[in-house]
Amino acid sequence: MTSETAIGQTRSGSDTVARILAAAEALFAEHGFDAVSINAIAEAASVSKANVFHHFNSKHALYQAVLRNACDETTQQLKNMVAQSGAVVANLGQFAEKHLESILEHDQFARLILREILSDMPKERLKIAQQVFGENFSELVDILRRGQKRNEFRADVDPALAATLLVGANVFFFQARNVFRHFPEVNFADEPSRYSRMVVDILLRGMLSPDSAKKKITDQSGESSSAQHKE
Amino acid sequence: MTSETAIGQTRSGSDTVARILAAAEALFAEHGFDAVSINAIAEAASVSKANVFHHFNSKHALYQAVLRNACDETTQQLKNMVAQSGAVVANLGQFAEKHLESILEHDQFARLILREILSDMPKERLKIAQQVFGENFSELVDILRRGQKRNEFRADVDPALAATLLVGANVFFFQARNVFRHFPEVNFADEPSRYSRMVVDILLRGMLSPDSAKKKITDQSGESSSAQHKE
DNA sequence: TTTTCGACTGACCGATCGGTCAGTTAATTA
DNA sequence: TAATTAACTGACCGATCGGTCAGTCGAAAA
Repeated sequence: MTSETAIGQTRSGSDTVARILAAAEALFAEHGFDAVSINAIAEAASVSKANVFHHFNSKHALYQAVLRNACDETTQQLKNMVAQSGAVVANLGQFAEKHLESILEHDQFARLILREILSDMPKERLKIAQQVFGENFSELVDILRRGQKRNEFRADVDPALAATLLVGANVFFFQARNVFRHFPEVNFADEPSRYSRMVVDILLRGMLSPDSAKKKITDQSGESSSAQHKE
Repeated sequence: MTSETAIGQTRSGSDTVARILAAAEALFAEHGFDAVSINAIAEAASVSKANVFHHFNSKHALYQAVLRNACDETTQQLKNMVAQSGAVVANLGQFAEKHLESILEHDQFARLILREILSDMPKERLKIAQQVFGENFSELVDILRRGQKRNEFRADVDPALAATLLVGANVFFFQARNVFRHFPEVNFADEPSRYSRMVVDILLRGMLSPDSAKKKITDQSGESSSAQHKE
């Protein structure tokens, strides 16, 4: 009856768990934890409800697995995002654009985390948000601090504040996108890279030290850094 | 004394509807629509569940009433927020600080709206978010445009972008506050007014026209900010 | 007084929730 | 081959969900 048909990996090496996780991530991100039933997840993953409970002890366990799985995915991808050398001002523009791209690409995950933050985050769940945010936030702060030590940025600017501004601009863009699309004043709702460039432009002008302010800002002027392997 | 109104005050004070709305707003904001049962709302408002359905046709009707009620409240308060005269650069700092204060004060409402935005917002519900956001957003864009026409701000800066940056900075501060509190890099998580000042400082430096940039920025301490050290 | 009416309640309904369980199937191990 | 084991399922459970309903109560209208 229920033979494995074409794909022979029905039993032992099954992708069932992955299918459940994918379905759960999509549904949790779209509707939130409480609005999604195990039945809906099971149907979306084409398995029985009991099978979901066979692989995950409870709904909360499944939710946490979804969070952790998505975190690992994006965290790993984030590592490759930060270039390590070259002028900081150029890095900043790259980082901002990549960061926004990453959010838009993993919109399900982003929605998931933002929902998590909106909740009261009773205990352990806060750690996940901390980890996810902290990961790239610290990275970004490091970039900015490096820029300060090179005297590219004003010394009286709090690097954490600048990082907050940049990350916040991207997150807010992602969140308010659908609303912005109906605002006549906004014309960048569907041009994330242009938005990113404009944001970095304003931020850099506000942060550049008088020394480096004279030099042209020249963002995205091609890969000028070539291959450098210093640290 | 107990004059009749259009609403029709009755039965032992009759703040029932208000109590239901208040309880529902708090619970919806904290846990989201689907995670809150009518029973929980009824208990929190000290009425019977059937009575909730007597005043509101359905759970969704109650939710929409909560949204509309909270919107009206904050919208009205927002009117008084915008000063109409004086230099725009000073207005901007005031607006930013008041805006952030407003968000933090009505945190339940803010959470409610942000949750709404995170949802797929099927149809009519999007209008609410549009209205709420659009209200102060357009106001802010106007301020910035005025500043451009006065040649206080650079002409090549999109006012809508600058407004997005400022509002986004405040919203993100509100959202990420609990996470930021555990970041060693961040030391402004509990100082919203200082945060606001720093944000406006960077933004202004990035937006000021060369003309007005020469003049000292002269933080807008003119009006009221003198004994602002609490909290 | 009697009637009317809206605020209000407890009991109840069908549906669905998260979760369990006994049992089937197919591959692995002894 | 026999036994074991993990993947998997349909049927089921108690609890709770959103929502209904018959009816109580108090004040205003008649």
